[in-house]
Amino acid sequence: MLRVAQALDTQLRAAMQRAFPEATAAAGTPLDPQLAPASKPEFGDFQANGALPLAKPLGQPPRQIAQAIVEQLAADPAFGELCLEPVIAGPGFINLTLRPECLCAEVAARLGDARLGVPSVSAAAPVVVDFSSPNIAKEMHVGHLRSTIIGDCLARVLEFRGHDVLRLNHVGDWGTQFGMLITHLKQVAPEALQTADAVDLGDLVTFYRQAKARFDEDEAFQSTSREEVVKLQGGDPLSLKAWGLLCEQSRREFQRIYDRLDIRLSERGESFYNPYLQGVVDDLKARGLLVLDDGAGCVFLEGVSGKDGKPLPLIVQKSDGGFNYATTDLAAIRYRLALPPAGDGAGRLIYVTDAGQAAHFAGVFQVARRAGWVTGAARIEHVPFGLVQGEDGKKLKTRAGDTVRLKDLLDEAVERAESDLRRRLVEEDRSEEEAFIAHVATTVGMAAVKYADLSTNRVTNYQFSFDRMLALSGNTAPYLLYAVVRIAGIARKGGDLGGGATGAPERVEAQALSFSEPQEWALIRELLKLDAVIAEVEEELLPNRLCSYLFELSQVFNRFYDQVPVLKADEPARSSRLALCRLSADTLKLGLGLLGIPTLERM
RNA sequence: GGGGCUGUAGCUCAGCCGGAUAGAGCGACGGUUUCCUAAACCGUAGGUCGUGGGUUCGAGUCCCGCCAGCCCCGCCA
Repeated sequence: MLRVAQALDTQLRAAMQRAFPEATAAAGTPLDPQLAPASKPEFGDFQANGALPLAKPLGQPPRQIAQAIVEQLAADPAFGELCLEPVIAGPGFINLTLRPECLCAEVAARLGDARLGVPSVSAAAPVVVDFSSPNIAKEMHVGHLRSTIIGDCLARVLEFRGHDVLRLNHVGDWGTQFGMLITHLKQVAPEALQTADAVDLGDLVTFYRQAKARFDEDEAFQSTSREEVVKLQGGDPLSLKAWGLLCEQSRREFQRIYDRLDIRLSERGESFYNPYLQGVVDDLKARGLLVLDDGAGCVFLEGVSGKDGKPLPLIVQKSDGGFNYATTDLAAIRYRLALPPAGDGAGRLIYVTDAGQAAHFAGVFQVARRAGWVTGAARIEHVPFGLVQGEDGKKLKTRAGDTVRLKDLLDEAVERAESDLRRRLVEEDRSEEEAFIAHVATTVGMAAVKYADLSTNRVTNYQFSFDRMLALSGNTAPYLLYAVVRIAGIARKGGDLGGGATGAPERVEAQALSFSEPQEWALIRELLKLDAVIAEVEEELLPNRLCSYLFELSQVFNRFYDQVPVLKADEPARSSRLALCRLSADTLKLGLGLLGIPTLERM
């Protein structure tokens, strides 16, 4: 309903201008009607709060001001076409209720629109979403869960809005740990370096542990490892081959997780930026930002002071001449913002990492700005998220105290979903194929993990609980999936939902729609909020706003389903209600799809 | 020591640009099934929005102080 809201805003501004020309002139800008969605259903669709702040400057009671605005609105025929008579309430709120014909027209427009009323942006600069970013040769664990799920969701929303999104996996594929890994590989599996094809190195985690154990105990191994790092950085072909093997092995293991979660990513690891690191330091030096301190190349940050009150440095070149993560992050920003062919030409950079890195990114962003790499309207945003905690409120661990592997976490979610389903099948005396059970359990399990993560505000820590996320009622994935299943049930029992199944939207004339029940109107009003919610997520990068909306929509739909018959209704109510069912299903499917959650026909 | 995030019902959490009597869910208690999947729906109870000031027509929301928890603070990412 963004279009309607915009029209109302314009009409309200004009009305205020007509009612208080001198105040408008004094303000220099049009008076703000403070149009907002109604805070409660009984207040209508929108409320304009703009009369209240005018009370003091105008020296009039706010209700009188509201009255003057309402009188001007009444003189505007365009307003009369959209809204019923405005109501002045409380201290001076103007409550606006849309005409039923207007709501029906909006519903009809969405029924004929595959995008459900969400506008598509015209081609703009690409958006980079940097997320997931596991470390090569290590296993993906619960620490990667949130970045991966939240990042994917934000990428989906931006893509749906029509942005050209670069989903970048900034994997940790460079660094000193490769010295020991390559040394170990050369000694344990030299044959892997001879054959042309990548050899299965088996369990990489065990391999990493072995290498680490040797590194900690064996001095000779340590020195060989250090030499190996130098060789690798110097471009030694054999070292590079070993490095490539390790990366390829890791890549395959990561891909298994990404496939299960249905996540698409372009790998562009830290190593990609190696050729650009020296240029970063050179550029900082040329711009007079680089300061040598204790032998390290630093940029001192403005507005951030350390223990002794001196500015805090961002180290971009170590005293041994090597570069570190700050250098890589700066190189990445520079490359991503630089126009092709020198870079990605992005207009917005989004970093989905844990909140603990906030200070690091603030520093890096500041240096990038001062270096002049952030030009024009380019935006760089850190999208922080809190820790995943266990039900005890502490960092999530296994019973043995180890880090939880992502694979195990996903397995358990699916297993629990499956046993829930089997128990219910027995209770309800239903019989289903094994393939059906497996499919439902997998879908529900993955959906539960994703939804639980996305539905909480990402900034706060997130308490992980299989029991809560898989609960069949409440703000959970199963509850939302069930709403979709109920609609599919109506279709199976003879309800023609129109083009939904074939994907081709079927046009419905607004005049053919006829609604009478409050539950229908409540559902309509909820359905029409989609475009505003998507716009909000695109701007604020908060997936939980979309989750809340889908949950509320499901609740409103379930009320409608429970209290208003569809198939047994007489025409034209029956067709009208079927149209609402179809739009509800399409909206839920679209919204869940943007969360990375596929829906089911039966469950 | 400096900086950041968090603190809202028994539990888990929403709360948009400051707007009307602070909302959900779970749990608790009570009810609803001749009818499209009851994985649902309806109702009841439950609050000093950590705390003390300030700003203003109006503060959970903005500003300052304090308390508590977590995180970060020179060559790891």
